Amino acid sequence: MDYKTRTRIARILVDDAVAVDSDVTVLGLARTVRRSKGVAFVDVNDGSCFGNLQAVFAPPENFPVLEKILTGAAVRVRGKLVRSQGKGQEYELAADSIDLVGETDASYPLQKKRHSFEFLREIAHLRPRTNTFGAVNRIRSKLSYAIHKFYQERGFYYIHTPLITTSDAEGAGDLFRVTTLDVKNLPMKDGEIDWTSDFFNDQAYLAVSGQLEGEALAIALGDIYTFGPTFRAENSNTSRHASEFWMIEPEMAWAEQEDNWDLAEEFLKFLFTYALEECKDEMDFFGQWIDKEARQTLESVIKADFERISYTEAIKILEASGEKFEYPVEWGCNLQSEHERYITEKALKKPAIVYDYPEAIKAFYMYLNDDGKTVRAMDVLVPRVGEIIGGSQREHRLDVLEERIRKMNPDHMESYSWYLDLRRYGTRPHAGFGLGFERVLMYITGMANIRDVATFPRVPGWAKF
RNA sequence: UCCCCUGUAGCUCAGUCGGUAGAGCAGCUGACUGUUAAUCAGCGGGUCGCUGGUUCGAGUCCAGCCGGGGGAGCCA
Repeated sequence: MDYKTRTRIARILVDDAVAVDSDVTVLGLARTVRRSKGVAFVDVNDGSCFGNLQAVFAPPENFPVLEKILTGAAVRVRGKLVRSQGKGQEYELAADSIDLVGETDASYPLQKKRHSFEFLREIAHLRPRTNTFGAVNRIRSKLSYAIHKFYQERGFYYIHTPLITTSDAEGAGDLFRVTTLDVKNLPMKDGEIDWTSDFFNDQAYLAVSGQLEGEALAIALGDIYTFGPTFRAENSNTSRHASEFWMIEPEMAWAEQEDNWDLAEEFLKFLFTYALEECKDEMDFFGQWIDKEARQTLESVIKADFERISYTEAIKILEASGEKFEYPVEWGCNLQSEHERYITEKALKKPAIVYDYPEAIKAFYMYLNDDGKTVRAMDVLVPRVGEIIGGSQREHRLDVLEERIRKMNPDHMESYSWYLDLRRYGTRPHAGFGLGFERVLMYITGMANIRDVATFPRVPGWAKF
């Protein structure tokens, strides 16, 4: 059968690039089939866009295969593109022929009605065929492109950092172990597991961040970014956490924390603008079915100047708020979700960049301020999702960094020797941050659960498909 | 990991006071000249998450376990 002769439905419905009366062939899945005595309709979706193309069959008895076409069947339809005689669509296909390429049966789980997201998660291999998950996956693709576009246009290099690491103390959560040892028969030495006989002659893990390696490349290439998968073995059971997710980590050599703030703000605004302008159909869909305020939320962020406040100022706002928080507020404490939400949703009513956190609650690699009490960390908070970006200006002074490691991770001095080399040879101020891709997608689409913006989500207790 | 909610047909759900299982959709059969979650008539479809307990009798009450969801912590 010839599959090369084909018109993507997006060419017809989105680009409006196919002339009426053209002969077209579409390949796709039958979404619904409606038959009556004189006329039958098959809505075909080929995944190229949100919309279905309605194929019209008259009279149906000339197309006996229609009786075998159920929702979900793969079909090829050939016919003439015409203006629709019915209401509800501009074009339709006056069909000359239809081939049933891949049949389906009554057990096909997807029906012509709304399914719960919980049910669809159990059939993650079929859910991309639905309107919602088709839109999610298309917007995921388009925003991936937008990320590259943003950085490439600004002279950042896309670099790849390792997914396997032997460094277990990057300070960003629990790690998945990578091993080829027989777990039922572990090699022992002096009563301990002998890791030197493992594949890498050492204990190995899946990386929780590419930041440290990213710094090495930034110092060589100037400005870089990573965009790839990352892994956290935290037992986090929330709608915002996944065990495997994609992260964007830009790193700028020759940069201090103000540059970091500017980049973060510009980056988010670029992505939101891109979604609104380049993903119109998907955004209309999300606005109608998922989150009525999706578009408005993005527009307000694009227009807002992000409020830049120090941690100390944030604490003052919280203390003066009169709110009763479950976790009491005092200088030195971690900002809890409820605190972050109050700041961005109630006090400021716009995105906030909070910086200069107490050194005791942040990672060792962050630049120590002259006050000796705070580091140049930054969290970007947005209404509804909370923390969407975390980053910092890095500590580039060798002696200060050594002291910080000695104080916070004394057992790992040895494994950071290469990282200290970056300060030993040609050091300079540099800064960067991490943005969780799925969290951006949640924010843009209004989808409430990270399991529904990841294509095949991995969370504690679930790694199917 | 902690707190709360929840589990009934393929899907979405109802099931009152403890009295022996229901609807819509999907599927099948038929009707219908333009439908669009098509409509109309009919038919088939159940280990009520699992195990145990209370009771003459449990979908319903109790306990434990398992699954799912929401929130918290950790974070992106």
